[in-house]
Amino acid sequence: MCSAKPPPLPAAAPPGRSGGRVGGRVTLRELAQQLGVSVATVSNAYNRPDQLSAQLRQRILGAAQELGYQGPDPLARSLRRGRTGVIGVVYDAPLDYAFADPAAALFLGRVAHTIEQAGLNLLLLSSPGNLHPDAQPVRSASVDGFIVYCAAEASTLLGAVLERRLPTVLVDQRSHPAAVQVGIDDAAGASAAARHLAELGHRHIGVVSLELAPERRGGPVTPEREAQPGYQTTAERLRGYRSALPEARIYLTETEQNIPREGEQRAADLLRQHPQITALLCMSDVLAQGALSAAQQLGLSVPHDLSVIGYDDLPSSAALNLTTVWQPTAEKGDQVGQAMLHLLAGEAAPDVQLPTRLIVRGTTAPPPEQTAR
Amino acid sequence: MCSAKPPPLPAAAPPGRSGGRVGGRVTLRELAQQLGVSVATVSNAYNRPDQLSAQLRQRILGAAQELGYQGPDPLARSLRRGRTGVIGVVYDAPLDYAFADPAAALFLGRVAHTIEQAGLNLLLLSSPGNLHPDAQPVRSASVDGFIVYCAAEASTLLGAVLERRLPTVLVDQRSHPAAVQVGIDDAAGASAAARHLAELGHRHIGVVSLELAPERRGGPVTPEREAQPGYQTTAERLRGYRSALPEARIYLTETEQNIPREGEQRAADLLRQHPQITALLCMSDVLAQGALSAAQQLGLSVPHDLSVIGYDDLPSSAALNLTTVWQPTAEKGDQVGQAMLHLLAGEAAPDVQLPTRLIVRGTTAPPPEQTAR
DNA sequence: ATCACAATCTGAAACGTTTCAGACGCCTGG
DNA sequence: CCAGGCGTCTGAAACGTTTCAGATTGTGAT
Repeated sequence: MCSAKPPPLPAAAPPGRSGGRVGGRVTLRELAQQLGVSVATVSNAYNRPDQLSAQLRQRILGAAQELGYQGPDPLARSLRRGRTGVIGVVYDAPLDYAFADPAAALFLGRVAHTIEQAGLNLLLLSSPGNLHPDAQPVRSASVDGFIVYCAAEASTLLGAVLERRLPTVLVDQRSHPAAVQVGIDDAAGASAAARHLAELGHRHIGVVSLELAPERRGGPVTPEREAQPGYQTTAERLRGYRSALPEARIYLTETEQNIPREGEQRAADLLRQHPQITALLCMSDVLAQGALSAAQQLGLSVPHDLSVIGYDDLPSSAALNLTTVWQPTAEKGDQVGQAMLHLLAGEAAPDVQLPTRLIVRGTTAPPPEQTAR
Repeated sequence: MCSAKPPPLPAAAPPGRSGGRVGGRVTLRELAQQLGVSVATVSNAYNRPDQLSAQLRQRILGAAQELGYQGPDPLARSLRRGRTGVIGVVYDAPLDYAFADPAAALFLGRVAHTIEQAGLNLLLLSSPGNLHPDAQPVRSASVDGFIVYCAAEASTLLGAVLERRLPTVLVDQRSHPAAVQVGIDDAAGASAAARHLAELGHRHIGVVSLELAPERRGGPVTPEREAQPGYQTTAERLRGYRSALPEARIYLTETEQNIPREGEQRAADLLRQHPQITALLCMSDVLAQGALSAAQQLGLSVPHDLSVIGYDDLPSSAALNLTTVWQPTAEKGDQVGQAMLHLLAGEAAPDVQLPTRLIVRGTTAPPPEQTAR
């Protein structure tokens, strides 16, 4: 079934079956003993080459090679030094979801890229709440700091993170005295989008919302649910929409996941139930993409019969000619990384609020007639 | 610029400014001393509740709360216990690239999901080779095992990983005696795709390849480059293509990154330079997507003037009606996770080779005329 | 009353480093 | 000839746990 085993790679130093013990790891102390030098000196050979003669250093490194010593144990080193070189990224949803969202992927990629420069790495701490209701992973993670990407306000996760009292950066969240906040002007972007529709003459507007609160519930939204504190991003965008549409009638539906299929389904339901809707405000481009499918499926031509606006301005949205709200996703990642580096250096870092901008493309137009259809 | 700071969240236990020292962390030993019990007992209160009376345990936990003791330090615990609960994922390219590839994202999401069940987390160890030529991150990562996702055969990274002698799973790579290999039948899938084209009557076929080797180089491929060992996946797919097309003329071009824009550009170049080409074999759906754009841009109708086949069968490809080679990306992630769990449990895990399957959709058809156009 | 046994708690040895405060020679400048 | 300084190297104290092998009780069975 498998391809035959090829000859071993040029690979890694020979299995050191010469001197080294079979199973046990060689320790720094043993190496020192073998050589008849102090452990401090061996440690210095690795960490402070200027503290010993080049000659002795070579001898030590040589013997290490010989005995199969891999270099100082990272864990022990971290314990002693008091830092791990790892930043925890906490994410509220299952990781497969995180990776599936292009905006999240882009953002995380940039964060990783930034902190990588400083020799740090990212530890993914997703916590599908049901699996670890006590936020165990957050409590027991060996990290130097946390980046909280997408946790609801009341989340156990958020509480557990703050309890650790480590350098913490909150992304797209309410700002908090014990952490740095980096976000975008969600409400302003949403307002701009909604205003654009209002100016075009739309009066019956559907809103395809992201999750309002952690308990999954799709479909029409009750006022109680809208009022309850949940995801900051969703709440702000919704606020932005509403504030710019004092005159319009708003039809609000909630999706359970930020994926095209959800957007399609919810948008279709909404449009079927309220045929008077002439425009859709979607809280993400991913949802908007689904909404476009829904329109097609219902035989509505965009933008003639139906206007659609997204949020995020994903790279792929330009090709779709989607009118949307741009946000500096990549820069947000950079800023988060920078903020973390500052915190780790002991410096203060200010909260950051990045701008958003409406990008008008081809999916918006005046409603079909002056009166609702 | 920022929204005003809202009142603090319901949040985390009060800053414990009562008893606890200001800056310093409270240690287990201190807590024990305060209570007049031994450190062993405090440790047991956290790790083995059955080893002490419920009453004393409550007293300890209460005092911990009081003094602001966060629970056993994860680092010290890991050192003592000999395991960290972290699996390193090593990726050959910058992370923003990793996240940007939908197939990679899906795969990683599933890996994460699987190992999460066992209380493990993923540490992202991307290593743009130029930044850490010595694979420092791999050498100094505190992990219990490695998953190598996308490293070239001769990669320093791969060598460094194997040197650590930790449980290791190689993905889409040549199998190696010191590690478990999980992959797909790349060549078979590629053959099937190529055979499909041959049977349709295509004789001049363009191949839009993924990277052949780590040194980025786009465009036409020299035989030397094709011969040099590089990425297993690319090599296998290419082998599959060639083996099924003994009669056809193959025009090979290489992309520098697995993104649509690259696919578009390279495909357009190829088609302009060799107008006799009637079909394109793309090594990923992402590239195929770009190729479709290129065709449109050149005024070629698909599949009438040009056939296009992808690889991966991304979720989005069905909507594009793209003929492609399906691979069990999600299952691959599961298998990798499982293999790792087995290795960590001390059990052996066999190499795994998953099947691929050609999915014929609407982007393939016979070439325009019997003779090349 | 005695013995074995469970329940509860403790002392001390790891785990594998880093780093601080010297110690020891040797050289240089005065 | 001495003070001071530099270049090398070392001893020992952390770092904050877990865990093994008991010690000390109380309890029920014999």
